[in-house]
Amino acid sequence: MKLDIPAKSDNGKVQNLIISKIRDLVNYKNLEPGDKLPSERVLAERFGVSRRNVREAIEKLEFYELLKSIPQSGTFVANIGQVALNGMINDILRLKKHDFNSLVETRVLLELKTTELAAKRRTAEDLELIEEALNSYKVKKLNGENALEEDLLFHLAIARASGNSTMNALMLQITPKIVSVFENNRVCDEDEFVLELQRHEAIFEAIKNKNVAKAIESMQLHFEKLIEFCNNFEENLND
Amino acid sequence: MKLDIPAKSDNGKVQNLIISKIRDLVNYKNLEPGDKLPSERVLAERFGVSRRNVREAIEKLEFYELLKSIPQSGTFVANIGQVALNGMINDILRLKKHDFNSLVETRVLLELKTTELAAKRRTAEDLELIEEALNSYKVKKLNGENALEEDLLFHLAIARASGNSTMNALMLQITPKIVSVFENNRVCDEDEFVLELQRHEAIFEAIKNKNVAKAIESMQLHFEKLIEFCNNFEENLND
DNA sequence: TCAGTAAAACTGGTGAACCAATTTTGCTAA
DNA sequence: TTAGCAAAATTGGTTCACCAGTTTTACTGA
Repeated sequence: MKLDIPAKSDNGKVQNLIISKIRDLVNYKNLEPGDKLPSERVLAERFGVSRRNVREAIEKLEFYELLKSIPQSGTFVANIGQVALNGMINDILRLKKHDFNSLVETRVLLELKTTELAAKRRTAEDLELIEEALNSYKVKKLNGENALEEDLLFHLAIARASGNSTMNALMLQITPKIVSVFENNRVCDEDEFVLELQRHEAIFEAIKNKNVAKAIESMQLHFEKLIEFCNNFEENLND
Repeated sequence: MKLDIPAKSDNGKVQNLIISKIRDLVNYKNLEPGDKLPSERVLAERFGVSRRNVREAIEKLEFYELLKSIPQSGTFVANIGQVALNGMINDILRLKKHDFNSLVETRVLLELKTTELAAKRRTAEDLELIEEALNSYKVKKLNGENALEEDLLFHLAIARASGNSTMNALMLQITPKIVSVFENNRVCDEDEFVLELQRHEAIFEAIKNKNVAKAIESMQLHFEKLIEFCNNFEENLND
């Protein structure tokens, strides 16, 4: 079953077109924070698109907190000025698909921080959950099975323990995108699997002992292999 | 016009309920990567909810790349195993609203990195755009006006110049959430506005000269005021 | 028995009609 | 002239039926 089909054809295109038209409207009408946009029906007719497309465009801008829809009332410009709104919409329209290097670079950055914060702030309950995840990982590894998923959950447990809801959320966004690449390019670490195990345990111990420096150091060691893999991966890309 | 009304009432609740039911279904049916979920209509009937709610739940899981909908074919489990999928869905359901401290902490982390990367990688075009943003900021400031929005765009221009599409995207997600707090608690820096201006210029100069260390240092200085403000903000919260 | 194929059933996506709540309008009465 | 208020219009949200492909089914003919 192929899952990498683009799908949704040009839906993204028409949605972005509507977003840019909403931007133009905000500029033309000089809409400020709290001002009301025309109704979805009016926008749909004015832009010559279906109301559903308008709704989807608005929902996307709501995700970035640039607009706010209120049930039986209307859609409003959020608490952000015209200049910033303009610039942000342009940035959003310019956004391109995450490339693998960016993803890994971001993951390393985020995870070194969540590890540091987890070592500082973890509660007893956090620690229990991390240990659980570590044990699942160990069991799989010792059986000689692929423990990629358990590894992922171990890292997410640390992110949770960081006490930073934003980083936790961002980790959830980017990790699955990375995992799927790994699934496709199965990393074989049969020989050095003991080493990997030790590194996981070192991270856990450091967090347990609230040893911040040691936690960061251990996570850094753990990432070295990942970064090495990525460099090889980069070289193998021919497109 | 009040914009902080919860709205959508319990829509989030029913959506999360459906997500948890999809999780249970995947477990019960032992669905693996590439396996097909029942159709939206079937799920809607089985869960006793409308098809739209099912679609929204699926769309949310698609955002995290846990599911993949293919137009006239079906919805499939993405390239991730049952164990990871289970853990990730639980984490997603557990996600809570971003608190202000987490947002700022994350912004500082991300932006120190984008600044570093921008100093390393910025192209001539990137530099031009950053300078443009800086100039807009200067004009506003020198007129004694509030330049919060221009400041935001300056930082986003740096994020763009980092050459890291993921960090750029994440910055777009979190900055507006921070800005709205600042709009509400207007920071007055009338007296030290010259200092602020100098810091912005220092950041720009460092990126221009590809002086990585200086860029990071300048951005750190710039953040000191932000962090100070946040600490005060924290103290002023009484709820 | 089985390959070939055409039709029927099913799929996610889409547009029109409907809903409940809000907002505006315009009449009434003081 | 204006405050009060009810009816009508308008709003975002929701439901339902339909669309254009895909997938399965079932029949045909060798």
